[in-house]
Amino acid sequence: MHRCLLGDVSHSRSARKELTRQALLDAAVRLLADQGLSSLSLREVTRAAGIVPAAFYRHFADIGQLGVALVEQSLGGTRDAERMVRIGLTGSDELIEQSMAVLFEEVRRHPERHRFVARERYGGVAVVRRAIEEQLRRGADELAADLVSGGLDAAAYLREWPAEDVRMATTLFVDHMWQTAAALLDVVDDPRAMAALRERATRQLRLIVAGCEHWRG
Amino acid sequence: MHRCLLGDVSHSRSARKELTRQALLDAAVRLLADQGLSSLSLREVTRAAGIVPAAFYRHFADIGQLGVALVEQSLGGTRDAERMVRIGLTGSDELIEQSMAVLFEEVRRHPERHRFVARERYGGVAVVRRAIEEQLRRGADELAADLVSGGLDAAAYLREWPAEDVRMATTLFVDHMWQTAAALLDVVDDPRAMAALRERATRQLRLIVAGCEHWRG
DNA sequence: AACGTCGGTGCACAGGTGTTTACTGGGTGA
DNA sequence: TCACCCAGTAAACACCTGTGCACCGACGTT
Repeated sequence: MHRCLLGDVSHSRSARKELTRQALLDAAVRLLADQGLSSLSLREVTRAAGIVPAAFYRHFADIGQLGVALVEQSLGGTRDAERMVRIGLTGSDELIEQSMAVLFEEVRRHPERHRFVARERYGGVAVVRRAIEEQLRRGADELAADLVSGGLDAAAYLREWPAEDVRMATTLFVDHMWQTAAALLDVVDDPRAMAALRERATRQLRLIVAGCEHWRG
Repeated sequence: MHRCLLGDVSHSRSARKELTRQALLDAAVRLLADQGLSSLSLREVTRAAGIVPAAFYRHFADIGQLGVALVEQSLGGTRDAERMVRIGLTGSDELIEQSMAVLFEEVRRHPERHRFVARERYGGVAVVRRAIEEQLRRGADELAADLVSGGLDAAAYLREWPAEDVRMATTLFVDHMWQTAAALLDVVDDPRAMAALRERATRQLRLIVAGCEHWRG
């Protein structure tokens, strides 16, 4: 007998499958609020998702694959949002301010997802670690591309940098953004600490940009 | 019957206890090479250390406490080494070069320990996360103190900065060092990738320092 | 209307887990 | 020398784990 996850509304089979797949992801991210992926048990997830353990295998080969799906869902969205906010910017202070705003908003909306990413970036599951590193690399590459060929006047000088130096700088920028996200999670329920962190992180990004402006290869 | 961990050499009781305590820490760090602390089982550790599960409680209340001890052993040593190398330095390039040298040497000597720290910094065990954050905070504070009141001429301008700004900068510096250590672990057996990472990280630190030199509060 | 597909079920298995309990026997201080 | 201490032992406890298997029944196709 099939369990009804969202009432008795009749769905196509593939839609129902997608529904329980998402239920698994949601349940997992909820449970991962206070434990690492490598200690998350398959039974625990299926229990929270409202299905039987063996049914897990209809969606993922193992917990690691579920982790990879979670990474794509979590970082893909934020990466896109960061990219969107960059179009039309002209000043570097604006870039910093807006990027930080998107980051804080994303963490506010999905704290569990970002907690998961922070945990697993150097966590125990190799395949998940790789997936995260890949997403961050793409983030740094996109930033580099936007800065060099985009309309951000204040970054025009980057066009004369060697590509490797640009990547060096954008990697530092993106890494620091994610480190900030990770630190943010520990103070997410203390508005004053959040404001202080945002202020400090913003200044740190300005410091990095100031370094770029006075960089001699 | 007491198991002999290092032959039949007779030791005082407290010395023997210290010996098996260290055996537990060593076994744990070895097992943590490819898993997170939260999925490390007490039985696994005691098996690898050559004692019976119940004897674990003679040394630690639970796996979390063992983790805290591991943090102190791992980060304490590196923090001291970083501090030592700083005495007598005068130039900021020298500071960067020497700090990076110590970092790479420490990671080379104890890759497992640093892998553990990287994993658990945002890992699933709250008490261990706190212990790591505390060590990093002390590292940034010590760097700030050494720069402001030490003999590093190139950093003399920092004496006129507000204390909060100095901490902002040293936190960025220290955070980036540890992020580098974490990244280093993924390429520790590829000399060319190691050299590339070291080059990039050094340039990133120079970029940060350049930012400091042109900082307007 | 008949039939194959396949997401979900229920049950079983062998093995691992943390923790408690009563114990042993060698180092140690009186 | 003798009695205490206490690190380490052995066995048992109840519980949780991943995975295999046969099965069911609604959906979708022909």
